[in-house]
Amino acid sequence: MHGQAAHSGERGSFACAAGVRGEVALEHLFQGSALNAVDAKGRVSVPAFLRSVIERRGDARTIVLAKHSQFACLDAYDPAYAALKHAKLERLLEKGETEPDAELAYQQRNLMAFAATEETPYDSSGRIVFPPMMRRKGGIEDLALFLGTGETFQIWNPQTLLGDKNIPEDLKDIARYRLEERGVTP
Amino acid sequence: MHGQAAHSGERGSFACAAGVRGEVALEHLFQGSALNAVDAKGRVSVPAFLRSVIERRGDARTIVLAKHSQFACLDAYDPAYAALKHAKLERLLEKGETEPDAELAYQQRNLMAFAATEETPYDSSGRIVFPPMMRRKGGIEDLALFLGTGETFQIWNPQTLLGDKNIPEDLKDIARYRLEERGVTP
DNA sequence: TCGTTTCCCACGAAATCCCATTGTCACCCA
DNA sequence: TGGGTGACAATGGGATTTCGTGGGAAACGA
Repeated sequence: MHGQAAHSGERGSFACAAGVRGEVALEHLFQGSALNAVDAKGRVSVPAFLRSVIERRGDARTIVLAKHSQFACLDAYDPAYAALKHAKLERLLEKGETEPDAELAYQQRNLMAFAATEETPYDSSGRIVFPPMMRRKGGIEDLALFLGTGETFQIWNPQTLLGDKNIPEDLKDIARYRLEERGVTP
Repeated sequence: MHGQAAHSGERGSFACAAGVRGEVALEHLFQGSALNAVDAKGRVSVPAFLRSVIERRGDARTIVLAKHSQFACLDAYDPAYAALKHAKLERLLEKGETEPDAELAYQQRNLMAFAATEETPYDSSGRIVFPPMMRRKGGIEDLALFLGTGETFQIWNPQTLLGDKNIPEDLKDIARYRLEERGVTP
């Protein structure tokens, strides 16, 4: 258990390669993987190394959950990132404005980005209670696989990930390792 | 013993071949080699001459580990370099977004760059504890061979390197020298 | 009152910190 | 020139804290 929570450490404040055309830069990125249990009450520990990033980005002890736009998993991030995401959408709109469906696409994305999300706080021990709707959308059962992806992190049902054709084999190896580490081989 | 901490020295601060079209440049490069022991707890000293590069690139005392894409070894770098990598991906996405598979390719790369890596801090004496997953992926046992490769550095099981057909003989000589230096000849 | 949800405490394993030791090298000063 | 000596790198072992997790008590809404 405990994945590799430890390695996260508390420091790691590194300068970010920023300055991409006025974009807000993220100084701290989500990285690493862990497999945690979902208990009978629907509680899960958010891995400590992810929490440390959240708390460095802002002072919230909260995560935002959304269905991932492409994968059968959940996308998660901190509240501060939500604002950033909004700015990104704006920029996308400006870029593709010439295209006919641009406005519609923008509205749709905006809905997805904000209406279709749930914000959940984690307690002093770092656990959230999984909102039932999100839990279902992510197909999460009794194990939650956390994957850092830089700006955000993903939460998977490990079995779903293993069955996804679009996931690189090297990444599946990691999922298998985490399962094995926990004694779930079948 | 203590390898050759010395040869590496503390210098090596040279200007980097920078200025690749607005890209963030790395001012300090990893170079040199060392062979260190992995103890029973899985701890290894990161050679001081590599740490000094890490700390000049940013203020982190942390290394990022990943499986090397081609060799049977680990690839390692500092968090600042990871951020740089991320910025590159972002830029690629915005540029080639018109293509249909661009988004998927982006997601896959991001997963590999962040989920398939582990960040581990080194303590005041310069040691990391090898994350078990990475240790296995790199086939690292009780000796770790560090090789600087400029932007990043590699960590090998010396025996694996000696058995790799794609490694130049001159480099194997270095590995042999480090082993001999340490009294491991068989 | 009953069923949830939220909070709090407890435990075991594992990771992190701290101190101690030793060999090398660099430097200094006779 | 050469021996001493101080600093630093690499390594070993023990002590302490943190993390993930389970269970129960208290608060809340219906």
